Amino acid sequence: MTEINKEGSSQVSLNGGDSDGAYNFRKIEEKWQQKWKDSGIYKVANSSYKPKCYVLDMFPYPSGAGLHVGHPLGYIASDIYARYKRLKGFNVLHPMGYDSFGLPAEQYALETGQHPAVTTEKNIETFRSQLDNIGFSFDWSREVRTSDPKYYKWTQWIFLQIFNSYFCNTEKKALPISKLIDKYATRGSKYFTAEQWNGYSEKQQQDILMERRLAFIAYGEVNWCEALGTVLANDEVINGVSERGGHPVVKKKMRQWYLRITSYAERLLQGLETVEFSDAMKEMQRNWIGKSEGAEITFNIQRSTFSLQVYTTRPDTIFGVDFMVLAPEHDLVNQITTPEQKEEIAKYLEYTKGRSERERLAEVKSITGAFTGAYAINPFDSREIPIWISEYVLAGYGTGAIMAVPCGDQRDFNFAKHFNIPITNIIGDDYNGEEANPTKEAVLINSGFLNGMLMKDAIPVVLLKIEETGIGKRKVNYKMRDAGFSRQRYWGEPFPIIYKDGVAYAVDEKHLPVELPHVEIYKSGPEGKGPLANIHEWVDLGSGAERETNTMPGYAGSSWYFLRYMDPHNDAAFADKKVTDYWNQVDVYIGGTEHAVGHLLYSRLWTKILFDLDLISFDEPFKKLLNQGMIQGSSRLVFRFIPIPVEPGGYELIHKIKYPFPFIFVSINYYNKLIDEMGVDPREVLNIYLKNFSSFTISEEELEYYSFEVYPLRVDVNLVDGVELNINEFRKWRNGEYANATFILEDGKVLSFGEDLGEVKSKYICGVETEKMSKSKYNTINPNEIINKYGADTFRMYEMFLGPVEQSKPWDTKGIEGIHRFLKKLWRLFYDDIKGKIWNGEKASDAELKVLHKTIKKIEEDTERFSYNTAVSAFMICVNELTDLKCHKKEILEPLLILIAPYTPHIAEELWHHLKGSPENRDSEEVSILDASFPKLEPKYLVEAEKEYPVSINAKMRTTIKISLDASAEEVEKIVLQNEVVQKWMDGKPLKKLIYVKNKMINVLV
RNA sequence: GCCCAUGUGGUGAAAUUGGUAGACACGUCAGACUUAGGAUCUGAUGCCGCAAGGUGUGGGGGUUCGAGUCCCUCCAUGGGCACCA
Repeated sequence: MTEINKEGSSQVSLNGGDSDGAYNFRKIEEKWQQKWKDSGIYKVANSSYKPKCYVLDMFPYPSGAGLHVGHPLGYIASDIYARYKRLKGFNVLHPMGYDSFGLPAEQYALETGQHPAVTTEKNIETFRSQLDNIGFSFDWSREVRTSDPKYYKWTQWIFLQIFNSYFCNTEKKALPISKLIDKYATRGSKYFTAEQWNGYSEKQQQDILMERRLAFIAYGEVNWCEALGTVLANDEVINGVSERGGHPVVKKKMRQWYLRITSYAERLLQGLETVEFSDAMKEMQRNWIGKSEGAEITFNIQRSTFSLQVYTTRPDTIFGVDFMVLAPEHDLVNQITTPEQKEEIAKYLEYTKGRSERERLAEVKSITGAFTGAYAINPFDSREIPIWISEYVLAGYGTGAIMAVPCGDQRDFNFAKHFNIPITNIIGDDYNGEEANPTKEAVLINSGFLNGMLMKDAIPVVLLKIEETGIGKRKVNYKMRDAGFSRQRYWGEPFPIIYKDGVAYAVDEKHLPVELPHVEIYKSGPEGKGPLANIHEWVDLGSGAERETNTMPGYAGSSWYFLRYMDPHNDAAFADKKVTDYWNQVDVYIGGTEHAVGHLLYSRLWTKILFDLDLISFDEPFKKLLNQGMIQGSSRLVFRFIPIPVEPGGYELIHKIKYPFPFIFVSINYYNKLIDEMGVDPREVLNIYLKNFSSFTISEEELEYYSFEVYPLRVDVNLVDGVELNINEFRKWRNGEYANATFILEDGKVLSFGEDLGEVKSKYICGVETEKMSKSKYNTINPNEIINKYGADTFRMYEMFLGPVEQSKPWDTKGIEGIHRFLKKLWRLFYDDIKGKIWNGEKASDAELKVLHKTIKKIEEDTERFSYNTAVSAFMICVNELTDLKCHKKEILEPLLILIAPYTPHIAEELWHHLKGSPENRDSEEVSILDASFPKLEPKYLVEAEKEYPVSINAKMRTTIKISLDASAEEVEKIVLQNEVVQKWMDGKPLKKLIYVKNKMINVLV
């Protein structure tokens, strides 16, 4: 690693330390970051004669672990784009903030007693200082924090708009609930007349309205853990027990808030057509919404007035229905079960209840079910169909009942086989009796009026018949459920809701925000309520009025933050409509795929609702979405010999093994070589090395008790150079836990306690594993470390050079030297180590202009399509070529600096001012490079007169020939056929055909 | 099981429209300058081969004058969803 002096410039790159000629990145970066801050150059106005561009990052949750090198990948990408657009003459909004409500802070408070507000503030400070180091162009005057009362006042306000709206099924949009009330009062509804409505009590009316509100109350199941006294998120529950502590978790019904996102299913689906998201992202959202088209069919039940509705996507298989299956929770179960089957059904219900209480033990899924004794009648051929119940049918999807077609559906088939239900074959030879065949291509048999039809052709025929005869109707179904919108937690937005006589009422707008009260204790309230329920004086408002004690979930604040950035200090509205009209949609949104269905769907929903209520003028928030890949950590492993008892079950042998067993680490390749190539027993290997210990010897006899394993141990990546362990640092690690360790090196040499690597040429080589970057895996890299060594510009450019932004990749610092070298090389176009200033005002040659304009073209194209890794390579090519041309001309260098400024703003700004000011006065207040204009491409410099064509003979590349681009096809043919190499490979055979694609290639066929 | 994405040198990768595969870097090797080099510069570097040449983008097949790119099929890796009717 390069030694760096205190000023942060590379020690050797300069002549006499801090002379004029040095690329002193630390000094430059500090200077410009301060100047940019002082001048407020990143402040952006809400109006301009320039076109607008809104470039947004997904704001971070300020975790205690701070920023690691994975975070900035997306931020750098967006920063480059924002700076580029600014140079291109746009008024660019590029804000940043914090998603500062959330579970980890509350968890931390539970453990340490520190208030989330305090730890959050502290974490934000750390994040901010780390972000500042990288030199982003954020307009910090627009910072938002979701946990700030000034912010969540408007989260609550928007919630109330949602609460006070309903989805009009005719207009397919949200309307104020007052319109619905008017309608009920004047015209009534399907279910009641206006007179009836007006006669209802307040509570009756409110209950009816709750059925239509877009934010509504219902009773939903949560994961309740009695031992922890709290509600757990799904991912905190593993195999029916809590992740922490392993306590049992049961389902518990609780009053919950929901957002009626299902009403928007179709619009959320349609909206995907209008935005630029990746196909993968759109597909994920489509899967989540889960639209399917089919039919809802009514089956009458024999000897009963009840009927059964099923939903199917395959009405063509109606003649193959051999049984029906209801979800155990289905309403009809009790009503249709025959007396003889009552006991069996009751037993099965008992069983499923027990199952649902424990989070189902997923993997082994046995076939279970019970017969109700009742029969349904097939509406087409009047066959009697037994009705079963089984847990594989879910109450929440479709109608909670299915028609089972065993020859076409594997689950139905398994069920039929298991319970010996006869199977009807409706697809002839396409069914083999061994397994179901879900084809749509088979010809139907045993299917009444559908006989002889191809299944896929039969679908519209049977649908028509179903509708004609009134036994059912076409139906579009969505998998998506309404979104749970309340949490039994403390660190979130309180609901602006007050209950009177059990009816939920909105808090008056003028009392917003409902501030989160301070608490000292973060434990859950009684009966699984949130911690807020403990604060009686806050909850109880007297005369039967009580506050809602739930808080909003993490995604509440993040569902609309992009709007607040536009007008962050507005006290009168969440954002002024004139301002949201100006900034409009986010032009580019950059963030990780992990938010594919959560955050992105919810913010799309909120945007659509606000649009419907005429509060904003666009109904999709993000015009273009760019998913950055994950930066994985690269963990380093050392391998420790550990003793294990020789015989299985010989537990007492463990006591005969000497403890503490010394730390012996073996270099991985050497170990593998011993085992693989030489077939050595690891015990023998250890036996050899143990003899080197003076402090720890084992007799031959004792050794009998030992067997050995090599056990991997993660070591802090910062103690490893590439894969070579820094043994001295490692010995100091963790307060010297491994100070006495012995190392068996790559060549088999032993390095014992206290010995220095010194003259020994060998190394200790670590194993490598790529996994998630995480503190507990000792593989996090703090950007500050890289920036201290190489500077922010190098760091920024290196992250972009790693590969395509969208691609996940492991972090690796090898290669960063190349970027640093490049920046020094760029600097040397302006300053020579010995001669000092070498840039000049001479007139540029055509060759130099060609290099410049080639680069302009490439950078412009690549930046527009976010292909930053290739853009970086274009810069390298440009600097290499200018170096070869010995070009130090301002006419070339000045535009080049503008091109590179979005990528490496500090060095660009510094050199820009050198060019602009006189050498004696280089800090003069010239206009910043941030406000320069992007150089204009002059295609005339790129015009080529001739092209070196690749020439193939029989499709095999043999040579290249330079030919003028003006040459006619005949001339080309003549030139090619006269070429010696071509003649050699033609070998006297006659020309069959010559393929000539202008400006591409030539292929000679013989 | 279903859906999506990705497979290219020792490594990160490039090839934007079907047209010279491996740009640009890292690493490695050789050399220059130097008291020194972990600075800088020059050259080499897919694989096999002394060379001529052959071969090569996960495997197999196809379309085409021409395939990393298009089609079929199989395999591997990563991600998402999962008794979804």
